[in-house]
Amino acid sequence: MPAIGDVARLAGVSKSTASRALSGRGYVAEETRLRVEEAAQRIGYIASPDAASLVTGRTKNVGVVIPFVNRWFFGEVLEGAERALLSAGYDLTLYNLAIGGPERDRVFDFFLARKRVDAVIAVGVDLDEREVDTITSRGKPILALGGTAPGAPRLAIDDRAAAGLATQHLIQLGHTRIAHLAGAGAGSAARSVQAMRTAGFQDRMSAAGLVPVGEPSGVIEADMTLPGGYSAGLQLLGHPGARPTAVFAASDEIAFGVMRAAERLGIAVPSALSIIGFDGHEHAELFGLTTIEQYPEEQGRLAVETVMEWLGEGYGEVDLATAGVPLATRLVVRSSTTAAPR
Amino acid sequence: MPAIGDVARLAGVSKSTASRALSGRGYVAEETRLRVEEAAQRIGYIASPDAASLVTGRTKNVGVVIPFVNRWFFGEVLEGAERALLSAGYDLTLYNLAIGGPERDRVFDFFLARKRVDAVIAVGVDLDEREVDTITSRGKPILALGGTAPGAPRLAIDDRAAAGLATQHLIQLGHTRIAHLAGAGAGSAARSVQAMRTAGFQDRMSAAGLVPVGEPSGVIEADMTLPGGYSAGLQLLGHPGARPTAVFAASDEIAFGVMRAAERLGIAVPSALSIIGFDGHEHAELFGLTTIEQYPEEQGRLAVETVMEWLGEGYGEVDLATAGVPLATRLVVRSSTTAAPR
DNA sequence: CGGATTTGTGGAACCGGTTCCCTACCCGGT
DNA sequence: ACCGGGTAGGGAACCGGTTCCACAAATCCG
Repeated sequence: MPAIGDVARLAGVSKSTASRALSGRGYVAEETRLRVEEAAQRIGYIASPDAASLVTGRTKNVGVVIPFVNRWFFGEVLEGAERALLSAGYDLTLYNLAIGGPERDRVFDFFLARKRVDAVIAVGVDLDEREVDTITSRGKPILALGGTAPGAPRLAIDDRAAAGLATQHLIQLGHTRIAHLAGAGAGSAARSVQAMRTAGFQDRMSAAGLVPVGEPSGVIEADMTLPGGYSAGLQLLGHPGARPTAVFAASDEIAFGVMRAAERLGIAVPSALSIIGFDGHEHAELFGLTTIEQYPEEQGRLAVETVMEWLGEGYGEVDLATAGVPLATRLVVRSSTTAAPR
Repeated sequence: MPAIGDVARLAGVSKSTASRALSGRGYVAEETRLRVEEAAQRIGYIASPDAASLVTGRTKNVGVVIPFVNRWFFGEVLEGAERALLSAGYDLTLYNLAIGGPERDRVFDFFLARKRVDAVIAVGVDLDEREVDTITSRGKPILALGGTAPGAPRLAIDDRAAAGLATQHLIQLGHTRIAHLAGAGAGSAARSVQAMRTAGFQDRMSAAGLVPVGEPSGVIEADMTLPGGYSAGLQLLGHPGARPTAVFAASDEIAFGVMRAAERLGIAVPSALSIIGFDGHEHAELFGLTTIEQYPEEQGRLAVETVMEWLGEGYGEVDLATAGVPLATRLVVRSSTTAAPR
């Protein structure tokens, strides 16, 4: 393994000049630079990132904390982030944070606190203050993409407004018997994504003077998956008497499950039941699912871009104001929703 | 940021003793160790992994190269690998390798060649010799999980046999008009997963004296996704005259697409069309899909375990023999396949 | 009881870069 | 002819650990 000293010797310069020539910092004569580069090339020199980050403090590596990789939304975010980091010359270290428990503490205390990342992007996770502090106290900025992180900049869609929009769509179609399938864990963090979507639903319902169909609370929890939506759907639609004419599902995956449940029960969609989802899943078009699109891959890209900006200059001076503008969402109407049956 | 010197001073010992106390290597009196640990605790000391790996050459980090994160199979592998690495105290650096192009070279030459990983796990990718060489020539072992990597140890199911098993299942049910929807790119690498599955299909077909339904070659390519299976399915099933009575799809996602296409065309499954998939997708049960299960999460775990073993002792002495035993698969019969209509 | 281990600790070199500081030259301006 | 600033490049310190070596004290063993 050739080191920079070998390159220097071969090129007939000092280590410092070789370093400057290869990194492009400081004054180096063009001719010298070429000579050094050629020497490096010749002996197959590859700089040790460890040595470099030991002295510079930068690792060219960003940690991404994510609760699932195999939910469509998160997978897209991850792909977007990965692509963006790659082209910025950064590595992406993945921390798959299962819901809670001791594993979670380990990620923060053992992995993230160690210095191998320049910044952390937390996707769809609700962090507590201690967790945020563990990261920031080591001088690493943290960005919350969706989810919440007290005291940290946040990038997110306006879940409450978007959920309101979805609900409004159903109301405008004349539905009055509407149910909401919330993602499980809606109650956990007060300002969590789940809680906000439910709140947006309730906003519009009460504004329209309607009372939700379903469990006492008017909200049914479902696992954020297709099977989760399926079993919640069976339960919701199983009693012919008290059946809603429209459902707002907190995710497209839940919505697909409900569609499947309706099919199983012989309930026609959309004529007997309108369904609207949330996410803009890649299968939504094929299944004709009306949904609120968000653009997770783009969100991942954007998160990286934001972090890169921080890492570029100021550093340490993280601009909390960036958190201002909510990310884009769009209502896309397809064939799973229609006017209420009379 | 306190360094180990600060800990040493506070504990009244030398740097070397502090290092030994904290890492547990070498002789340190129990009483001293406690004193050092307490000092470290008190000032919130966290070791710099950069400094450590600079001297030891180990990074406690494994690179995972994967072509997609948002295909079910790959997502599962990734989750399994991540969990296993986490509990081994290793980081996972993700390289999302889009099919080809300059991006791909960049991953190998720029990212993987640099020393920040102790080993590489390549999932479902076909590497060429140069790529394998870039990694191994730097002393890092590489493991191919599925996919191929000339000269590198490989961990994989027996795709050919498993595809044969799937085909056999259809033949035993009395089907004679059978089509195969292969994953796109089947022709690329001669010994690729796709090619092997197709070969397994053809093995059994010709052994039974049957000729496949479909394009001239008897094999139809589909994108390895639900929409891909859908459009291939529409095409395959669109001509009532030349319709197969059974389909072997190269992945469950394709199979779901075909189911959807059949539904659209009013073809009853399984009475008019039997469908078998491949993977053991988490939705297979809900949709009653007969399939060949493999266990991707387990595969990820296994890959990590193998690599950990290499990293444990010998190092550099990678045992090629490990590659021997194919991973587990299992035929799971559900309601999407039945006896051929007479 | 003396030599051979085993145990415990400190000093210093070292991993491989980056960067600070110092010197030297060249060039333009006065 | 002298001075100042821009350009080039060398020497050495430094980042923060780990490890080799030397040495001392404690322990063992016949």
